[in-house]
Amino acid sequence: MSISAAKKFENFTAWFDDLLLKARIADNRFPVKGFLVYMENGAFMLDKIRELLERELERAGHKKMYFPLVTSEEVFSKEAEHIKGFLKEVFVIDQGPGEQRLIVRPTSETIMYPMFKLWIRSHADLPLKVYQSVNVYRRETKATRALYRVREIPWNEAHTVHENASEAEKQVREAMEIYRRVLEKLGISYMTLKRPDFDKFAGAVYSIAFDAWNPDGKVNQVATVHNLGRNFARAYGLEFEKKDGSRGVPYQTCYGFGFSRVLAAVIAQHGDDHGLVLPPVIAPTQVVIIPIPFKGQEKKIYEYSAKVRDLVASKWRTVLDDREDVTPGEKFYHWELLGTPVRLEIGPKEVVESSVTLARRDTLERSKVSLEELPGKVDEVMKSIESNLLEKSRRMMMSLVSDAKTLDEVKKILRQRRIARIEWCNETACAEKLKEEVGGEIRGERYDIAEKPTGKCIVCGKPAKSVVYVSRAY
RNA sequence: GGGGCCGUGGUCUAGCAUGGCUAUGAUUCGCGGCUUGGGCCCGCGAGGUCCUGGGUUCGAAUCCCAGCGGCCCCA
Repeated sequence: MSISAAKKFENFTAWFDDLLLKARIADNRFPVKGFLVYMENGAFMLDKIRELLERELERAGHKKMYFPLVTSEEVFSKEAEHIKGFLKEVFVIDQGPGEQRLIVRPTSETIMYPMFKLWIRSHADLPLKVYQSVNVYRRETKATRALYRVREIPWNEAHTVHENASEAEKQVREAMEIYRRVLEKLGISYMTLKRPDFDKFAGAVYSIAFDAWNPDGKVNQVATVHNLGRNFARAYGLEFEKKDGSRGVPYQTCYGFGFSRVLAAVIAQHGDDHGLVLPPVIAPTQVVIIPIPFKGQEKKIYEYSAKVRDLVASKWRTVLDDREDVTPGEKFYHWELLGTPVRLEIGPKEVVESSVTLARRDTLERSKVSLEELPGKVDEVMKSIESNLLEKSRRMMMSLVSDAKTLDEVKKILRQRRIARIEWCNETACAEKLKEEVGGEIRGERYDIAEKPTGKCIVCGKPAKSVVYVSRAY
C-alpha cells in the first residue's frame, strides 16, 4: 500500500515545478532562459549521483581529467557532421574586433581530441579512457524545462580510444554496464535504444540512448553511448604505431550521462502526491526523528530522541527535528515532501517501551521497533526501499508500452501518454511521415534484447526491417 | 520553425472586458501566546519596479507596440 501518485500523471508540469521549488531542489527563476539555480537539496543529490557514477568509471579504469571550457571556431569545425549537428546551438564568445571567436563546449570531442593526438603515439598508449564531470552549454531554441532541457547541462562525459573496432565495441558494452549499475541503484527504469541513423550523435557510427519513462509520456533521455568509429580520429589526425610497426588510425567511443536529467527521472518516477520519494543513496537526509512531546513529558522525550539519533547517525544522514513551534503532523508532511526514506516517531509510549515507531517513505507503512533491533531494522528498510522503488518503476515501464499495428493505434497510445512498439522498414521517409501523423518520434530499436520484425512497416506496408519504439520526448 | 495563452508581495491569487479610492485575499515570514500521535488556533507586525522599456491619456496593473521570461498546441 502506498500513497496515491495521481497528481503527477494528471498534471505533470505543475506537480514537478511546484515540487522543485518546495523541496528546495532548484529555482527556475534565474533571469536567463534555460539556466537554473540548484538549491541545497538539488546540489546535494547531483553530487551524490556524480559520485556514484565516477566510482563506477574509476573501477573500470577511466581517468579523471579536466579540459577547457572553450575551443576555437577553427578546431571546432574539423569534423563535418559534428559541426553541422551543433553549430546552431553553440554559445560563442566574442573577444572583440580582430580576435578569433571562441566556441563554448556543447560537448568536448573537439576539445579533447587535439590533445589525444599529442598523447597517443603507440599501441602502448591505448586504450585511453578519460572522463570529466563538467557543465556543457547548448543554446536550446525550443522551450527549456527545468532539469530536462536546460542550456547549462551538468553531466559526465567519458571518451575512449582503442586499437581496433572490436575493442571499441567492447567499450560500448562496458559503458552500458556502468550506466545500468548507477541507474539501478537509483531505481530508475528505462529502455536502451539504438537510435535510427537520422537521430544518431553528430559524427557517430551509431548511438545508443537510455530513455527513462516519464509520467507525461515524454521519454527522458538520461544517457547516451556512442561508437564513433574512426570519424573523429581521421578528422583530428589521431594515429598510432601498431605492434607490427605499421601505423593505424584508432577507434573511439564516447558516452555522456546527464546528471540533471537523472535527477529529474528520480523525482518523476518515484515521486507521489506527498512529494519526493528518494532512493536512500542520494537522499540528503536519510533518517528523520520526530519527537512528539506531550505536555509535561518534553524533557524525557527529547532526551530519548537524542539517544535514538546517536544510535543511527553514525551510519545514516540523520536529523532530529526538535523545532518546538511546529506540530508533529506538520513535520510529517514536511519530511515527506523532501522524500526522506525513514522517519522515526518518538512519543511517550515509545519512551516507556524503549521502542520507536518507524515509517518508511515509499509505502508510508509504520511499524514498532525495539531499540536493540533499530540499527539492523533501519538497514533492512533502506535496502527494501531501494529494491521496491526499482521494482515499481520497472512495472510502470512495462505497463507503458503497447504494440501498435496502425498509425491510429500509435496516435491513441501517445494520447494516453504511453509508448508504442511498431514495426518499421527503416526508411527515413516513413519515419518522417509517422512523426507528422502521430506527433511522436521513432526512438530506436532495443539494444539489450533482439526483437525481430515479423510483419510489415506500419507506414508503407513493405516488409519491416526492425521493431522500434515510438514516443514523444524531451 | 508556426500558432495560442500568460506574467500582480517569497508563493498562489482578485482586479484587466468597460482606464479613475490607500492594489484583493490566502499563504509565507517575524514576534508573543496556546497546542503537539497527520498541515491546530488567537493577537500584533513585515513584505509590491503590478515582468522591462516605450507609446496613448488629465490619469495605465488595466489599452497599444517592442523586448525578456514562462506554459500549451502544431511542425
